[in-house]
Amino acid sequence: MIRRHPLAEQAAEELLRRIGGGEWALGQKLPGETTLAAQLGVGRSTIREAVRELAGRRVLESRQGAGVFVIAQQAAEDWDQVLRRAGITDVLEGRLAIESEAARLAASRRTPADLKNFRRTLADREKASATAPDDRYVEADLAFHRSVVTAAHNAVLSELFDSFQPRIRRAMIDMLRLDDKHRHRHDQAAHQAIADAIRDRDPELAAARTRDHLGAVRSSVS
Amino acid sequence: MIRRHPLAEQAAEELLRRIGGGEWALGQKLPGETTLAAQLGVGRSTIREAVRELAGRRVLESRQGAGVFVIAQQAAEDWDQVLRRAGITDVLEGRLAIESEAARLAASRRTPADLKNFRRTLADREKASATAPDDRYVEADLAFHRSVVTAAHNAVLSELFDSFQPRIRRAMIDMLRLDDKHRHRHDQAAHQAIADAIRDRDPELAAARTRDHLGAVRSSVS
DNA sequence: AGTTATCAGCTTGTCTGAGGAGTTGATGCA
DNA sequence: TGCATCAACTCCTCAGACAAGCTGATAACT
Repeated sequence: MIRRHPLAEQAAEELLRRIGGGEWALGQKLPGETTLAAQLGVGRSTIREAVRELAGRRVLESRQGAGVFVIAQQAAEDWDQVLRRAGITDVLEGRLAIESEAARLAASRRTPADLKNFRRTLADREKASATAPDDRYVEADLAFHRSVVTAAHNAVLSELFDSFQPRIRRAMIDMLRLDDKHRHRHDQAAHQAIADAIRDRDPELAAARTRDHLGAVRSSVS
Repeated sequence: MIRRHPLAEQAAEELLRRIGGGEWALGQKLPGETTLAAQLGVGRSTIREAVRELAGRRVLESRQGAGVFVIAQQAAEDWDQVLRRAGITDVLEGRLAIESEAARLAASRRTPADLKNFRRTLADREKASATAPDDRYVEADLAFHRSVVTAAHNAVLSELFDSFQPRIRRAMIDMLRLDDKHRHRHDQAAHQAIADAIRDRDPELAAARTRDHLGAVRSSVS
């Protein structure tokens, strides 16, 4: 018999299916190890490992002497996984949502240090865009966007942006190689959102950004 | 010897510490099970369960015949956990980011079914706000906001909103009991963001919303 | 020399049997 | 009724045995 996955993992998946199927309700106790082992036709230690895996995924919880209990109907879907599976358009729109609000907040909360950081990452980005766009430009651009989010001084938005970063980075690099037309559209949209958010709200920030904007236009024309 | 946690969990924590401490780099192989068991002074099956738990948390990956490998430097921080820990202001600003963008997109993407759903949840919400605000109002309000996000037809924003829901719900209920002044400010901000986003972009959607807005004002005055 | 086959020795995977430790509910007593 | 006791159940841990899979070195072949 050929198996691509270890028995323990298969058992974990099977348990997950049954839990999702409502065989055992939330908070309810599962049958004992020996019973489950007999039901699934595997050894006790295999069941134990399956349970331990689901415990790691916060679906089950085992209490010595009492039993194994369901603490979540299904595995909390990994947020990173959602991002990986989602279409790039959806992801970019999500990023836009975060950055727009972050830029708005940044305009009213930025400290002098934030402004300095903003200018620095902006200069790096401009330097990187002097040559043909490459991985270095992608990193510089991400760092610039991160500096805006940082200036918002909001932990949730920061975490959120960071969780988007890997996906965005990969997409940008891919688009770079394909010289995709979408890149400009989405990239411009993100930059425009930042510009819109800080215009009138923070002249100094806007002024710093405008210089960059001109630089971006210049490089896109060349 | 008194143990609050099973040995296997303790072993998992210890491994996690060592991984985080850089003892084994990303992608690198851990020592064999027997070696680890000797090092930590536990049985082999205990080590196996610890590894299995970390595999469930996507930190380790074991390949039969090859070894156990590090696939993440640390346990991916649970997104729900970030939200729980974050201040309510940060959370509400995050929600505002999501809903603003969602409303903008909804204005251009909503289907007739979305509009119908929008009107329905709006009516429910108004009905609930007729009396003194209670839990039912909170649910109705959340459902209304969800209908806006749904109409954006963006999986990332939808997932994001859902992940915010429990935290927002709890906060709203708490604020309800305290009759907190913040509630109005943030709530109005969220509703205003929706209004701003759809005004001029979707007259029909805006018209449906305006009726609700008047209702909200009326109830807040009474 | 370069390529392929084989294989020894690691690794993880699974099962079993034996106790240890904790929980729970029934039982019996005051 | 209230409480202590305890038996039966649960998970927890260990040890040993063998299966299954991978890897690198060696041998054989072209």
